[in-house]
Amino acid sequence: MAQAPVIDGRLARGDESRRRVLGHALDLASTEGLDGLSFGRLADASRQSKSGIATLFGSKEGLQLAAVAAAREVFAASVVEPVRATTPAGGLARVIGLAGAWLSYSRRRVFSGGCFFAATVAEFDARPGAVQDALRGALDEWEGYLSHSIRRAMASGELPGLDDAEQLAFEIAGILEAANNRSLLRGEDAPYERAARTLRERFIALGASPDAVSVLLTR
Amino acid sequence: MAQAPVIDGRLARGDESRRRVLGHALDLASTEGLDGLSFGRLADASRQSKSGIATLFGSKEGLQLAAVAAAREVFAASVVEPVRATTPAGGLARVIGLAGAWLSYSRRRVFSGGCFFAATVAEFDARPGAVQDALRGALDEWEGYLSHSIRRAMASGELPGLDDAEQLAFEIAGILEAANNRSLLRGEDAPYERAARTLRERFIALGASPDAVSVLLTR
DNA sequence: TATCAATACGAACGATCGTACGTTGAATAT
DNA sequence: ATATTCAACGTACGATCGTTCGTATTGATA
Repeated sequence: MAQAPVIDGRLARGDESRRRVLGHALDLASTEGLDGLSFGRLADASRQSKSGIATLFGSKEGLQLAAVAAAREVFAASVVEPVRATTPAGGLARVIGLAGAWLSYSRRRVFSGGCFFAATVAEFDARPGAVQDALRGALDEWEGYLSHSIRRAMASGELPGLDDAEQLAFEIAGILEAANNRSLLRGEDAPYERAARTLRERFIALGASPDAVSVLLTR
Repeated sequence: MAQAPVIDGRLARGDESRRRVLGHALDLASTEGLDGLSFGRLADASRQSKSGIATLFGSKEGLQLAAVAAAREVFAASVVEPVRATTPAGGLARVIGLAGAWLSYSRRRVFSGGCFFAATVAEFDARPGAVQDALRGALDEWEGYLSHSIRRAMASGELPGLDDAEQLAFEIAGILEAANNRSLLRGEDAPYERAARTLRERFIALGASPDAVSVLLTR
């Protein structure tokens, strides 16, 4: 099962190059969209030849798919994993932690153009294809995990006022994205506090304790 | 004050051409984005020469700004004006009507790529310039009208549980956009019912009567 | 050693892009 | 009647795009 401990030096070099190029690609795509990505611009940004980058990713769609996969990892490392490490499984604290971590992720501009997926999903909303499928997969994973966490919190009796986990997940995701969009468009911080207030009051209405929702304020 | 009744035939012809080209431009932009607009593609779609279209709009940015202005009119005619015509000013019915009309506007695919502004605002979120300014202006107008309607409903005592009109406007707009995005990405109708349920329960929690919110269900 | 595979490059391709120029024809103004 | 204005066109420009090809280089394999 274990891979050979000795790694092919050529593949390792290629992976390193891909990683480096994708670093530029993620910021570029979050501000200009996945269509704004081009081999030429990435070549300028990463001090590598245009054809070298084309070789690494095969095609433009290959580059876009690699960017989506890389963004997925950044998102997981920035939002999901920290919450998994600091909150108990099966509790409401995890749900609230996820919402708070998402706000922080957007607010800190982990991607310079705000949430990578908010930008790119809107771009490929109405364009079927492999890229759309990958984006939908990423969104399904995130909302699925959110729904799952809500369901477990319901099972432990921490959300007595709720009867539909997906419904709450829909509401949370919508409010989070609204904060991201408005903060970007207006260059303000206020939307994050609006979102935090909305979610705080919603959680409290569903039976959460006031101090449990305080984490939504943190940056 | 009145314009001369005799209209310049040349200008009239140009306006007619602009109108016709913009018809194609709006659908194109709602699916492919304002960057996806190009003189060449519009020329193919509208049976007109590329340079003729370039003359009509001056530059690509001019075309994009004209598209935003045209979309604004379509939005006003599809959402705001019908509600103004059928609901009393100053009442909660107008607020609920606006939300319901927005859901219908997105659901009916007045623009083939869903809400024009949801698509293009995400595209120009992180790109300052005249186009972003125009989009922000359109969004300000919509949310301003929504907030204003909420404020008047509050003043008439129909939302006893609410203390901040902008807060509710933020929530409503976020839920509406979430429904639009998810319906487009998944090709489903369900998100609209989720949004309607969310808003219905929210309005009722704020003191609205159950049958006042039933309009959110209509298509 | 020789063979193969993968990265990386330069160069070139056809296509499309945004823009500019000059011209034509029709409508208006003088 | 002449001049002017504007829509509309054909053409051409430089730039950028995605992709392909041939080649050199490096590392793994036989």
